[in-house]
Amino acid sequence: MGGPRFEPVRTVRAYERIVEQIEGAVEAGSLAPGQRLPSERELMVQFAVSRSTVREALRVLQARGLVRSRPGDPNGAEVLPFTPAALHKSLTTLARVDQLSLGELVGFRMTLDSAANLLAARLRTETQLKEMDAAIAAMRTAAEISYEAFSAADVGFHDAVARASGNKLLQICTDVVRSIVLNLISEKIASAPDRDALMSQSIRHHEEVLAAVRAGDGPLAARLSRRTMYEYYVGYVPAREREALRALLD
Amino acid sequence: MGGPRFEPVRTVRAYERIVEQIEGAVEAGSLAPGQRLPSERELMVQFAVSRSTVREALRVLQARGLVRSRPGDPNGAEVLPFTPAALHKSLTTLARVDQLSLGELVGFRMTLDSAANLLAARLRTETQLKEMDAAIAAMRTAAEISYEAFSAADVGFHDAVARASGNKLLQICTDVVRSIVLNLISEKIASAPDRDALMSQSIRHHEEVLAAVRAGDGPLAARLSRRTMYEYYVGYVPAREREALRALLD
DNA sequence: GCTAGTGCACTGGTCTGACCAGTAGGCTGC
DNA sequence: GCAGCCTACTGGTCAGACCAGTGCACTAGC
Repeated sequence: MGGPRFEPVRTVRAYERIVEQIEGAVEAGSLAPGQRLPSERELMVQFAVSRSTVREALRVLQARGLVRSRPGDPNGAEVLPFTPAALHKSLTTLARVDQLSLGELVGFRMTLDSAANLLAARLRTETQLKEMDAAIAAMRTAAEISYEAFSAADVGFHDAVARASGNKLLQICTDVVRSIVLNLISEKIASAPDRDALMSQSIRHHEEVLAAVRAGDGPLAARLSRRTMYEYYVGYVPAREREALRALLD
Repeated sequence: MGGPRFEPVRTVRAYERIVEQIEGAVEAGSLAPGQRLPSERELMVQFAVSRSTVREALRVLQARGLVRSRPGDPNGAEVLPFTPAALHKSLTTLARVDQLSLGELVGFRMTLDSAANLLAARLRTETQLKEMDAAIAAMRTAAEISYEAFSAADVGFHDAVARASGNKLLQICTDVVRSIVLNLISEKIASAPDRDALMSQSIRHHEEVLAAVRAGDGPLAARLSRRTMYEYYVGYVPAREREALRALLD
């Protein structure tokens, strides 16, 4: 029975093959950030396709954040150092299209931030502690100026903690999710009547978190950071979603 | 003083404007999943551009996972329900290009899975508990067959927990990160000499986690799930990264 | 000799028009 | 009534063209 076993062939579009090749070269490191691709006209010779096909491939690579092209540039497209821009884009789309609720986003942020604090308490260096000190000091002065300045300084603190966690993935994801959350509700907070009280309470909470990180007490830092974030955002989360956030608290 | 204040104009490429318009329509919901876009030739009339421009825009939208086109389809491109495929792609690229270590990935997974268990213990329904029961039963029978079957059943359990957490973002991210981790080391585990012991130990641990979820003890379920994952993967994580994982344990 | 300005050669962005291989659905012949 | 063909579409690809930018070599003026 049975002659040769044939497999279904998947028709692969020409531009996809080009994307694969260039993407592979970037991931393998043979095409390092800062290097230039050949020009589109050169690529169409190398790949033996038309310029439209080359361009469609470049569009895909650009959408993935791997390359950038600039009109008039005598060199070809530039290979970019990886940035989470594509990650950010797809998460933002997810949040909008799939209608992620604020509760889900805040809950996720509490989880990530808490883990970052847990790790940072164990792994932080003296330099990183100084950065966190500086960030809280910046929050204190910024609170006198505007909510926007305060928010920026607050970001600085959380980012310092995330860096100190030593986990790049954690750092990138906290960054992405944070900016989505801030985008969603920054204007609400900015116009909140109890804004000043919220800010000064937040500063006190951050100081407690930092003290726990400095003391090397990871579980405490993690618990305090969750509480800090909960109290800062809970007023903007619909009541029916608050139970899930409270479940994360301790 | 004086004179009108001019703003720098950013040149916007035609295809980007098209992407923005279509993307906006999808995010606003006026273009629902399953609906069809007009054909490329129709779009070039509506947008008053050439077909190349339309196609480049469609390539970007396709790379972002918003639409899909099929040659020969008498309808135009199909608007897709959002899938985390784009998220997956960018995270995979991040892992490869930015050289995320296995330790970072496992640590991240421990964090997410732990949070999912914490929430699931509080929010799970009876139906969801039954799904978890079934998943563990499947793990037990699959362990007799092959590692691949076991791994698939294991995924089923974690996915059931993530669903029960009620946090879609958590669910999607656990899914994405898990598949990256499995991609990295599944063949190592499959050929591990103590594979059978690892599987049966893993089953026992999963049963303990499920018991805690059933009892509604979130913190316990979270702690046990972290430990389960730690013990399952620690053998494959370089020694210098293990400290960070241990810091997550309790 | 050195600098400021001018071309030029090249880039990417866009357009036009064409061909091909698929697909779906209507039409025809049985 | 149904099987099979035909046609009018689709997306994928190609070829060639034009334009507005950019960087660099060259040149004219100091």
